[in-house]
Amino acid sequence: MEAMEAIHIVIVDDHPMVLEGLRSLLGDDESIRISACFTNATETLAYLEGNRVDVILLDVNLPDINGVEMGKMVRERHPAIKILGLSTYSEPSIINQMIKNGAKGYLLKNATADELVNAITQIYNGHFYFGSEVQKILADSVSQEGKDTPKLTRREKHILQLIADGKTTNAIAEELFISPLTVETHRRNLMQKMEVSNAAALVKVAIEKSLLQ
Amino acid sequence: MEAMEAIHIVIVDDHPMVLEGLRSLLGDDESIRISACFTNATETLAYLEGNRVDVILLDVNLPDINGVEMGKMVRERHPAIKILGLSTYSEPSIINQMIKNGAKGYLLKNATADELVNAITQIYNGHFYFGSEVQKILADSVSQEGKDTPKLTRREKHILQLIADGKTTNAIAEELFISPLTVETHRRNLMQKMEVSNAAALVKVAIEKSLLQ
DNA sequence: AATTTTCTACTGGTTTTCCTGTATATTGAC
DNA sequence: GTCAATATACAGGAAAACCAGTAGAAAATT
Repeated sequence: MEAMEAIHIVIVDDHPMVLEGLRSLLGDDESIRISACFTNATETLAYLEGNRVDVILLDVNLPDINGVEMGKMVRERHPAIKILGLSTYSEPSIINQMIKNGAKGYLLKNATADELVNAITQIYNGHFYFGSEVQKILADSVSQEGKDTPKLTRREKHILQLIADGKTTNAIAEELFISPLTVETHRRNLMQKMEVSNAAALVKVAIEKSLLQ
Repeated sequence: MEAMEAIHIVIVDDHPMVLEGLRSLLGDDESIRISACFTNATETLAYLEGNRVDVILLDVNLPDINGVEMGKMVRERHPAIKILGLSTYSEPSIINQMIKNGAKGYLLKNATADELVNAITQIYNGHFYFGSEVQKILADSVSQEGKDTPKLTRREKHILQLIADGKTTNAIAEELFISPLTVETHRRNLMQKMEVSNAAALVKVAIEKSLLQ
């Protein structure tokens, strides 16, 4: 471990105090070298062109480009660079997106210094790393999603949206150039799938399961 | 400025990296002395009993007690201590609550070191301090709130909730021991106030304006 | 105490939704 | 090409929601 070359990392986060915190937390560790810090995506991408970088600590909330998009771009241009996602409060959907787009790990910002070093080392060596809380969040979301979020067809989602907009069956039928009777069938199927008995409740649970807006 | 005694501050935040960041950002400044750091409310309150503290940097998201509640408690027990609220992304309602409960200032976590020192000094001297972004958020929320969020009466809110639960007019009437005709009147008034023409749309806009859940 | 707001309730309608059951064309997956 | 899933469509009827206008009683505010 002594002779090992340091891992070159770049930190991207628009909060100066988090940046400073990471610098401080990682400062003691010999095996990690903070090459650069940025508060936006554009500058970071520019830096990546001409410098050695092993791992990026990437905040999800950036001022210019969405963290998820940023991750995708990094993976396309520099497949060798490992991405460690970072955020404060984490909706499962965002974490999932980050992973899909190539993030090798994910940490909440309440991570300790140990976790941080551990995560960086692990993903540098080609492994995945997810903080214990993140794992819990992902597990919950997986077990929930399958259970109580029924799959809606494209048409159903569309009609659901129109119902939520306050359109009547007839108005929807006109808009979609189909029979009102067809719209009613969809409506019925929607309520059956979502286990409710009228449009008001339908809209509520749809928003809860983030199928709307 | 040279002979001035340092301001004693305490930092409360459950993110170690933010804590470290604040330590680092404030470390250079002679006029501010970080007396202690905590990651939860309970320990902080205990510490306040026996130590001099001028200013508290208080995160809104704490593991044990809500930041707003925490602020209230601090003000009750130690009215002399100034509170500077801190958070990443800030809904206007939370900032408003913090101010109501006695916070003298509010900063987003993307504040710079300068802003930070400035804020602490200002509120220590009895002034208010709000970061420019916070001011913008508050201004927006004030100008918006009056405009498009109609005031609902207690009864209307209650019935709105029951409608969103999928209950019919008759069911609601039974539950509240009133005539179905009365419920219908409320229903109509709700739709009129929210400028929609059926219950589905009513539920959607109610959730959008966070009058539900 | 006076005034405004909110809650209550009604009449008499029209429109829309919801229920049950059935059935064919179309699309997508294998 | 076959099979399953999806989108389409209908009938007939019951239930619920929506519309327009009115108005007295109870609270809350001033």
